[in-house]
Amino acid sequence: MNENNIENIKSQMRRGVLEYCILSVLDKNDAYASELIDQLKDARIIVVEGTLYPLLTRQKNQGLLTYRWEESTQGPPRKYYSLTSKGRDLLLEMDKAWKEIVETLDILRK
Amino acid sequence: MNENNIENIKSQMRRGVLEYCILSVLDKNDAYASELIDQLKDARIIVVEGTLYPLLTRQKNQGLLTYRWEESTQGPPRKYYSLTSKGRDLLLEMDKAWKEIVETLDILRK
DNA sequence: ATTGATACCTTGTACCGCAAGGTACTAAAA
DNA sequence: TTTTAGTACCTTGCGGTACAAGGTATCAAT
Repeated sequence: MNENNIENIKSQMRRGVLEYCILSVLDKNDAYASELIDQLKDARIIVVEGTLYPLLTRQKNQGLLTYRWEESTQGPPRKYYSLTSKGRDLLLEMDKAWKEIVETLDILRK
Repeated sequence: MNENNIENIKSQMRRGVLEYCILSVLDKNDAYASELIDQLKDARIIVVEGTLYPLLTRQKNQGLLTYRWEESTQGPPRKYYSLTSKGRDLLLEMDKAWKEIVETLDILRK
């Protein structure tokens, strides 16, 4: 129960930075959805498909991302997402916003 | 529009740590709702009444907070909230969770 | 032809933040 | 003594979003 509570807290915190995380990963390398999920999981950010797909679509519609189809040797084709310049710009803004929040919490918890 | 976008991002990030912020402020001093809003605003965390009241009630129902009524010389009585020991315990857990996320983003953005 | 693996996507539910509106108490002005 | 202003409490309705669950499609191997 307390365990559950803290898990809730964690996922709520993660939620707030999910978009930031996705753009960050894509800034390093283009990726398709399942790959993104794996890379985020490695970074201890849990995302499921039902969350990610609509989110990627939203970001694409905002002009932050584009995608291209690529054949795969082992299964259906993959939709590789990559950052647009608008996406890169927003990522820089996010860096600032994030820095500000980290500072704020440093002060609040001092 | 881009402005709007970054404001959205910021508030989404803040949202993820709202409960953490509230417990942090109450850890320093008991406070009533309007006072909490002011203190958070000073820390650049914007919260409105319609957000805060239900949130405080939720946290109280989870046993993280208690409150007491206190008369005021200039208006209606005030509901002062304070942390319970359960709330203090959770706050320590939140510290860990927060630290973890900050580290994660350091790595992701490196 | 069927199974398993991989990859895409949608639907329904539940939660939560926020704008807006509402109630109640106190003190001071009209 | 009614009204106004200030303070503080709380609720309602809307919209957005994460997530569980379920669905479709492709390829390779049995």
